Amino acid sequence: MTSGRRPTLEAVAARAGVGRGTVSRVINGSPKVSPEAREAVLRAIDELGYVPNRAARALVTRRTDTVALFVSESEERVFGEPYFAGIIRGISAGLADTGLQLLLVIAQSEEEHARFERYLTGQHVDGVLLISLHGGDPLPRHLEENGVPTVLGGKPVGVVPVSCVDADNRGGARQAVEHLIGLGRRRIATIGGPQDMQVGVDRLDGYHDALAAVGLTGPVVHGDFSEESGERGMLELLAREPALDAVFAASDPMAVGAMRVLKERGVHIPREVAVVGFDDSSIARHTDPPLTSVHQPLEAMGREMARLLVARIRGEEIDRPVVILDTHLVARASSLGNGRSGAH
Amino acid sequence: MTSGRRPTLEAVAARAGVGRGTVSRVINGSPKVSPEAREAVLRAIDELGYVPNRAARALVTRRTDTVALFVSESEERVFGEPYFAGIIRGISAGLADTGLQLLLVIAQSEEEHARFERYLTGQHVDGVLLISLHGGDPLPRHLEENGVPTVLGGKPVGVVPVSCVDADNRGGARQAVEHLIGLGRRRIATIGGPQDMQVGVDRLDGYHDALAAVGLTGPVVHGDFSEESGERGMLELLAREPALDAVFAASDPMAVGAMRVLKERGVHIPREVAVVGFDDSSIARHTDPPLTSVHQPLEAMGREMARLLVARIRGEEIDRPVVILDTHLVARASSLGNGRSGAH
DNA sequence: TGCGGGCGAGAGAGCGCTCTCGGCGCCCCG
DNA sequence: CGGGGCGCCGAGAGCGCTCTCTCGCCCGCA
Repeated sequence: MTSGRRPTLEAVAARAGVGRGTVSRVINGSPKVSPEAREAVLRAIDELGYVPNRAARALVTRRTDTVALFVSESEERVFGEPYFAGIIRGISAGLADTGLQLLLVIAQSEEEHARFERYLTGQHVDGVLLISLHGGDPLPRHLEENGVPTVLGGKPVGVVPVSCVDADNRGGARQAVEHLIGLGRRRIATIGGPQDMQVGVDRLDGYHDALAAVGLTGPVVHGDFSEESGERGMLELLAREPALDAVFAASDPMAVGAMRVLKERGVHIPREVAVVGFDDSSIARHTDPPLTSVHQPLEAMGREMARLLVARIRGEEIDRPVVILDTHLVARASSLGNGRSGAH
Repeated sequence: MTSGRRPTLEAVAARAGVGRGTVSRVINGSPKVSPEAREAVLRAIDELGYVPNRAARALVTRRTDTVALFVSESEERVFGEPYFAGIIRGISAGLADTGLQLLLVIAQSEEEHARFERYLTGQHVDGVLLISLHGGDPLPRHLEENGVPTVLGGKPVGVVPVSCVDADNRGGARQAVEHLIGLGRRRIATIGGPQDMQVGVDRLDGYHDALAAVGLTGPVVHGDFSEESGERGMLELLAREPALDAVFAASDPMAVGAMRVLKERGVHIPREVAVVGFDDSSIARHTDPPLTSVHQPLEAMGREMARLLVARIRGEEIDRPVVILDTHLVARASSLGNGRSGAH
């Protein structure tokens, strides 16, 4: 099988009885090739099992046909739950017929982060996708300054990004709280996410939006999206406002933590306190009772990120640099009556 | 920032007042460089912010310093749950200081599968990691025949692989069933996985091992690892053997499906029927009751895959081509008494 | 003082591709 | 029948690196 070395463009040219240039044109789909020549070249390629050498091509074109998905992993939560898998799958689908390869870069430490920053700015990839950025990370700015197109997954705090895809966190939170209001709840608390992350801010804003619309307010505590912080938050809320009748948690794990505390206290869910989470992670369907949660279109987000990046790499005009995709509420028994869980 | 073009080796050589060869030697850690020259080169590299061009290097060395993680995605389940994330994270960690980059290849269709096979055999990567292979997929054989080192995650059916990392599925299943036996259960059924996958076969073997050791047998049905198939399997088991007192499901989702059926029938878990799953996925902690399950060391498996592949790429002798990592049971309330859930 | 050995450095070739350019034929129009 | 274009093609250069080979220098030994 491995006949010494792989066939080169030269070998294909020789076999097809044409010059290298012609073979190159055929491969790159140039129209300036006669049908006969094209035919001969294609046959030769097929017979030899020729596959172009990417390195050689990259060397001269200064394009690598590779984009990196950069995940900063100091934050454990990223990898948990469907978030990561869903996004990746969308990205992969969005890249599928573009000829671009996906390089997965996971920076597990601070130095690795720095090392990869160097790597990414050093002509090794045509573009970068960033997810789960820490607040104020200068990486996207550095990349853009070095001419590397970058698309963010999730809005960064403060700065307006060149291009970014996010779920409608604010709208989703609003929906969640409106849902609770619609069920007759009036003392609605929230366990918010970290306020140094835009996603935490947005979900809290949505909560306030919905309450303000009907002239309500409610107690607010903050967690870090983890189950433990949900427990702590719930304890604090119960201490502060024993009469609350609903809790909106800015993440599913926090909602799970909150539910645990409520159950331990003998508080019935949803009769006494309704609970809503955010993310519609796989655990939401399996808690007791099943957790009402806000669903994000992860795969679509990934696909959209890929689409934006490809457009930018190709130098096309970007219509909207920031894309916000709709979220929707999945109502389950943790907020609905004791009965069947509905969906959508 | 982007001053026209990135500095080349030539530029570094000029600035350091040496020849290209010397710079190359410094970069590649050759000992045949005088301290002064090395010093000068390093300073020049630093001042210019030089980053070697991988494509140029790959062209001449015929190594790409890239390995691919190939995931065949016809099988939905791969991406779900922690399996994928855990493995990836281990692989990434195992690759971290090898200088190798990780290319993520997700084949979502049959043609993509074929296309990537061509790509991977075509000198674009130094090695390939394969997870979740379909029974009898010829890909690993083709890769090895083309001189591409390949490491499998999970044993393939039939053939003996060159190198492969797997969890001790058989031992884990045995532990699970022994656990049930130890709790006094005697009519232990199983919902097995698909028998065209080695993992399904192994878990079923482990089940039989444990029962045979105490002279028991039990009813067996088969599912496809999905929740629905777990429901179907449970219904069939109940019809066949109404008096059973324990079920070992070969996957967590199947266990969840089984528990749902039992609850609907008003069967108490674990008093009347104990349930054990496999994978210790995140849902296991959140079901009602929490699910006893067999834990696999996903991150260690990923790291081991990376280690094996790197060794093979470097041409080192492989001690054990097939690595089986231990699993352990995490006992929770679905098998233990009604009380607290233990661990480990 | 002369010479050989060894170590460090530089020049040159070439990896496989793309891209530019000049040329060769052919067609069309004058 | 001749000339100008146009369509297609091949030759050549060169992308940035590694690697080999040769050369020069310094040191030690006779």
